[in-house]
Amino acid sequence: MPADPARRNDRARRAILVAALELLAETSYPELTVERIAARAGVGKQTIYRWWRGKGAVILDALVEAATAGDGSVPDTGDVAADLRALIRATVAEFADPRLSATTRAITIETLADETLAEQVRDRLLRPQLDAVRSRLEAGRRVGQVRSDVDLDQVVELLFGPIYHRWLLRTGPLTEAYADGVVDLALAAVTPAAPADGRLDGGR
Amino acid sequence: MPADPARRNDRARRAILVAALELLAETSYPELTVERIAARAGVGKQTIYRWWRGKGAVILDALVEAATAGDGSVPDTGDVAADLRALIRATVAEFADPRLSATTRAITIETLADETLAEQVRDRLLRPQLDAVRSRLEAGRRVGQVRSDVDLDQVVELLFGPIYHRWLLRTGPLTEAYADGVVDLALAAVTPAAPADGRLDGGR
DNA sequence: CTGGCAAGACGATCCGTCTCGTCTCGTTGC
DNA sequence: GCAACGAGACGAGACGGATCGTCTTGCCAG
Repeated sequence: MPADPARRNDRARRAILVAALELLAETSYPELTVERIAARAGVGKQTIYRWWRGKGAVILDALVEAATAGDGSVPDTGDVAADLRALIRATVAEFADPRLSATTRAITIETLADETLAEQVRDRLLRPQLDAVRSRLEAGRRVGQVRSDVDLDQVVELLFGPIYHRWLLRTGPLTEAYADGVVDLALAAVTPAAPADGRLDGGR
Repeated sequence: MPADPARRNDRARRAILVAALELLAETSYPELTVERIAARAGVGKQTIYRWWRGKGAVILDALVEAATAGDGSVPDTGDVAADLRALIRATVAEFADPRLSATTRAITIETLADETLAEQVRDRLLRPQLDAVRSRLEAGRRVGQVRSDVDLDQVVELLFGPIYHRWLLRTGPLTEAYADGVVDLALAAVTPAAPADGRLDGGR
């Protein structure tokens, strides 16, 4: 007896997603319950459980909906260094913003507790964003601004990893200067050996 | 009326920590409740609440106890590249191990939901480990194996960030080859320019 | 007239506090 | 020395409150 999506009330669906995001911004995460979402949305609890597995799935849908709104691709001015600097600055600013940070924190908690949800977060939310950065790096590689002997997925993680690390573990401030530092280090790792002959390190 | 630590029953304390770690390895995290810990440890719930703020604090203490057992310092063979390779391989192996990964996942969840606990995790669990790596990098800097114009804390994050990122978001496998890739990239970022004459890393 | 809807009752579970009666000790008076 | 005392931690579990996820009811739309 799976519910029939054709008969779904879109009004209720949107009200639920909006209510979830609102409550996420107003209250701490443990206080965000399915019952409160239902009450805020003016909806029966069953309407939530009929279409979602729990609050984690609701939040994921809300975030996906919000993320899909924008373009998603990384600007390309022809200068990888400048583009990455702008991108990472924006990313760090997002993590530093209490509002956005709260939603990220919430979905991360769910991710850690529910493997199935984690896969969906990865595929529907993260992959598109990370792939966009990867694409920008590929373009940079084609014009010789990025070494050709590195795994670009690892470079993407080299950029975002430290930021997640600092955000997650609160080991330091998330400032613009920090963002620039991350980019500088990453660029030092992937910029081709400019002088004379190539051949940097010993490789894998 | 804060409890008197002098009268504390160490037998109960250890039983609680052991029970917490055992349950953590056996069941999913939401199923790890204070009641179950108490039951498993053969202890009253109040004995837990008397000394800890909740299950998160219990897990933290258990992890700190386990971590404090070892030395904690990073070996120094004189070769930064080799030492980091061994260290990061071991770290990746830890994150790849389901048993250890489960405890890390649990404490991370608590960290995200409780700011106070997050600070304690950072100061009591993470800082010592990260500082040990930093110290090793400082030693490497003194012998010219690490650039002198980089923030070593950022270099530490450059090493661990990608690993956390991949573990947290499940974006790829945590293999030995991956560990080596992370080290290679980080080394490329922090190895001195080494102009003209030799002096590179080149592995052991 | 089928099926989603809002509303909310329901049993189960866990929370964190509280209340028992027991036990471990350090203190005290002899 | 050495019992009696008493403060406080202990095991056990009752308790009210909150949330979970399911189930029931009646309404409404297609």
